[in-house]
Amino acid sequence: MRKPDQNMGKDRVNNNKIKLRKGLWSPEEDEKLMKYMLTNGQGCWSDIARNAGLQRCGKSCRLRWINYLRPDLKRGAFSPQEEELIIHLHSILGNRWSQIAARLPGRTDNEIKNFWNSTIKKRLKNNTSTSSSPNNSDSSELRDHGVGGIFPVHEHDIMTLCMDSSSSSSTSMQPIVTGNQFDPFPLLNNRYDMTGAPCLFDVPACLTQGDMVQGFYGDYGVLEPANKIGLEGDFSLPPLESRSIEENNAANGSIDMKSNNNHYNNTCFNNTDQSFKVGDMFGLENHHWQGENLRMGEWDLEGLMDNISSFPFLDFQVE
DNA sequence: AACTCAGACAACCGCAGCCCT
DNA sequence: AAGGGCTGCGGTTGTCTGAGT
Repeated sequence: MRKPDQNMGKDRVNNNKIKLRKGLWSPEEDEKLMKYMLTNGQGCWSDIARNAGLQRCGKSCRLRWINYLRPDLKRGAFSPQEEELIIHLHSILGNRWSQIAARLPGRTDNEIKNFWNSTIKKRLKNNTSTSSSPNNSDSSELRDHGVGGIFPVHEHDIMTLCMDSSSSSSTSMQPIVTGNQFDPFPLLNNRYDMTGAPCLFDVPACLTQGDMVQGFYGDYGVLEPANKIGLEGDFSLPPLESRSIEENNAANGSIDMKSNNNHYNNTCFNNTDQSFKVGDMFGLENHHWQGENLRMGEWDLEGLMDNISSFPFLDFQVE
């Protein structure tokens, strides 16, 4: 694990203006942000940075929270199933990492992006260098191969993978609450080994583990204040889009941009002949889905149909 | 043990979109 | 309509780690 910046608290400029810190986050900063988020919930990030006593810009706090501190993050290596799903989603969505991440619970867009650029891209390149024409672009390579090219499609694997927090064999998404100490990363207690600082944060007394796990789920860890976290999980999943929301909106005029952008509505796919709930599809029958129905017309059907032969989620539609 | 280097990952930067005034 | 603030996203860079020599 990296050493955090040792200049913590030392960089204040002469004119009494606090110089915003950059670079790696220290355990102390993490703890401040975590504590603040747990007790106050998500709000204006610049306010959070200020009120939490952090010499960071709001943007940096947001990034840290989303990519590292969110308790619902699934840490550790990507499973083969996750790899398959990423490759497949990328073949449909392209570099829309946030949309891909929205379909891999516990994973962040940054994490997926890094994984793609460092691992999958290379693997695909090696694979295609022996089997395809050299002028294939990344996306065309992927479209050609899809999940079924480099990786065989195992529908069951992908179906069970989606929204299944237990799918990772190496990590657990669930934070551990011991007494009034909260460890968001139960398997990473030693990640501050270099400094010896433990990664345990005080938990507001009103929070139970169940509250936290359910309350933290949602769009990029959108967090309600502790006193607002209810018992119903707020699972969110945006509709698959192979073109922009604006284009979809222009095509049918039926998408609520605000709700789509800020709090992805939970989705029921209502085909004319067949309908199913995402919750059912992903085995989430125990959770409360409260989203609007999404009509098939709101999908980019052309784009989807172009890829549908390799899209296991929608096999039922073409058979 | 020391050095190099590639891989992995965390964080920053710039831009676009939205909202509010 | 214009401008500023904020958020979110994707691309890129910087830094640490571990394997290889």
